[in-house]
Amino acid sequence: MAESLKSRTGHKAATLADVGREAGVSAMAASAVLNGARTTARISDETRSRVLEAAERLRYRPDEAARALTHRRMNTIGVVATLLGSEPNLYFLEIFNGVLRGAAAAGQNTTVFTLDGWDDAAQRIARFCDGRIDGLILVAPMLEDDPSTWLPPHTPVVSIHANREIAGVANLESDEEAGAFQAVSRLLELGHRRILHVGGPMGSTGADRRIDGYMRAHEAAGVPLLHDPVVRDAYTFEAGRGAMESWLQRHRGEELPQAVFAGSDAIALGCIDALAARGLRVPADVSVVGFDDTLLARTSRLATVRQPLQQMGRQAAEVLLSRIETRHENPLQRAPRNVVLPTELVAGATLAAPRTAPLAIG
Amino acid sequence: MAESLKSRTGHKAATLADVGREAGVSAMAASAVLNGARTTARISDETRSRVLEAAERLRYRPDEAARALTHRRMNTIGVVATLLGSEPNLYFLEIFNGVLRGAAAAGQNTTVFTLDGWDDAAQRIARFCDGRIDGLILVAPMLEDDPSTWLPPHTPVVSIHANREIAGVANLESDEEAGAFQAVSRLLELGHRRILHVGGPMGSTGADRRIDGYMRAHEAAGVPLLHDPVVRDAYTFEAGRGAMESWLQRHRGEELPQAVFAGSDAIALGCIDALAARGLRVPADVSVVGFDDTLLARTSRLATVRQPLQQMGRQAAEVLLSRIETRHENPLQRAPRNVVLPTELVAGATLAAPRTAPLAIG
DNA sequence: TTGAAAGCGCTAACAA
DNA sequence: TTGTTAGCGCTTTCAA
Repeated sequence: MAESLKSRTGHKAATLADVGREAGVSAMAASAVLNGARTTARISDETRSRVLEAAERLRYRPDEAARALTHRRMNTIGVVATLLGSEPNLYFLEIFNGVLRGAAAAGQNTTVFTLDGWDDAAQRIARFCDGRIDGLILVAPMLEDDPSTWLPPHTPVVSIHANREIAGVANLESDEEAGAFQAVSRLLELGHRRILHVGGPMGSTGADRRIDGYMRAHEAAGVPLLHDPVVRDAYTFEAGRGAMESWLQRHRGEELPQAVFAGSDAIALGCIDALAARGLRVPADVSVVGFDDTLLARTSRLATVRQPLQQMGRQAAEVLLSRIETRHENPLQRAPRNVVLPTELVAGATLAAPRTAPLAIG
Repeated sequence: MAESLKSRTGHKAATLADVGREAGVSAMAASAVLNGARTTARISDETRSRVLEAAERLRYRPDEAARALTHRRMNTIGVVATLLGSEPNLYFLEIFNGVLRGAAAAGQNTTVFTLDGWDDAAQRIARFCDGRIDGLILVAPMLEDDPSTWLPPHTPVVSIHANREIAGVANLESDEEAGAFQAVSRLLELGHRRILHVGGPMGSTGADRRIDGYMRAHEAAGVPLLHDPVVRDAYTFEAGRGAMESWLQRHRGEELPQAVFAGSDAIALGCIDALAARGLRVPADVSVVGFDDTLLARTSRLATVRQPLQQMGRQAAEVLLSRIETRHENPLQRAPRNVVLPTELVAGATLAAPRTAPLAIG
């Protein structure tokens, strides 16, 4: 073990020159043998086997930084996301999962840039991007100002759920309005008439669109909105619980909503928790529908609106990689492209017909 | 917008030489002004401001690959994990979250290497590591063979929950046996006598240790084990559901277990789902305790054993970074170090005293 | 205070 | 078939 430890901690890695010397040939011959599919040079079997042997003996590994420098290609894509608070963000995770798979399928690596908010994005991204990644995926549902001033120039970029249009950047999103419309329409079909929406934060276009769908479903069904129909806060469990509880307090003595349409799965579970704390049962007393179809929904049999997050991540990686391949061609060919993926309602165990006898808020 | 699009897609980024030329000074003067805290050279204010201005005008960004080549430092750490199936792995996510934070706090980036299994690890890791990352974190709860043959030499490595000892690698783990002991002891204190364990897969040291704790708690309390006390499968929701259901089928007509101690939170939720499908209530009919304290536990008020996963990730990054700093010093100073972090039982809503009247399995 | 030169490890083009 | 040369962009001597 001391032996093995030592071999793993020696100071210097072998270079191509070392391998060449060991094999008694030039560094470039070694390069051609070990890394070069690209070169036209033919190498004799004699030389080839000596190089291979020397490389093995020296445990040669190509230095990827050096290769990147000459190839102008790092074989790595970057993903930028905000990581707020200490709670893991499943929305991001699902997307990230897809990006990883898409990148891995093309033999590419993925590096992550996390931001505490978009304020320091300009500096941090700029400092870490150039030359280190070949392209960037922006998971940007909360992006406020135009990033085109600080995005690394000369770097292909694809965004997911961008909150705004970004010059020269392809965007992937899902049809959130339609998903919300579908979910709320289903609730209305089941007979619900008092449907509360506990949505995502101000400044999120996605949250706005879910509200739009919620409204449109009511209009289409000719059902008037509940009084004080929409409350908004962060996309988290805690925020959902807090929002639900304070809505109930605010409307004490009134009739209980028959259903809750939540802006995310985490919010939905928070709402369920707040209801349970008051002894209310889901779906017997109140139906609940979430949004996103993250792992959370699947492990709690939550009815939800599925966005194909993993697929979006994978597709973002694919679009990005194709842009990286063609980056030296005419920029006009890759004008902003906007891909909208479908959403769908996923049945769960939190959906039922409304109670026959309405409940009052205690 | 066409303007901005164009500026983001020009073919070549400005180099230091360009900046120097634009400012009428040498490239190295530009380097000293823009990147050099290291150099002793003094630059006149005149030159400095001209360089700064030129850099601004040309939107100069240092090429990190080139810097890495000269500095022998990429400012990036790698994280290796297996990503089995399509389901996101919250265990990994929590750790990863911590790693990201630890790395970000030190101004470092993180790149992810995912493997479909440890079989292709040797090749993939080797191909992607050298020169591209400064150190590696191995999240290796399922690692089977000795990786020291394929680990990149000259690269500092830290493992988390390594399934085996790895030469020259510091390992972080948590006291899983004690956590399991604590959880099962608590169930016994509550009066439970028939406690089933639905554990993690064969080949996982962590799963073994949880079983050890489960056994020891029974011994310490002088309570005999249930008949057919332990079933094992993957750490997932589906596996938990399946294992629970088939155990129940196998023991049809016998007395229902009073409690289930699960090998992970996902398994626990799967068990709850299988119980619910038979109309059994948690915790009224059966108590359930999970393991890990992932997001899943927190959003479902599952009683669980908390492992400080995020902290482990963060600490792994810190240990790794300190090893990277000292990598050129005497290797003996950084002999394998093993850090064991404490676990603790987290109360939830799935724990109660056993029923007074036992139930039979239907 | 500044510039010229050499080199990090690898590779593409050209000569031998 | 092989070796030489030059250069990717940046930094670090060392000399001016």
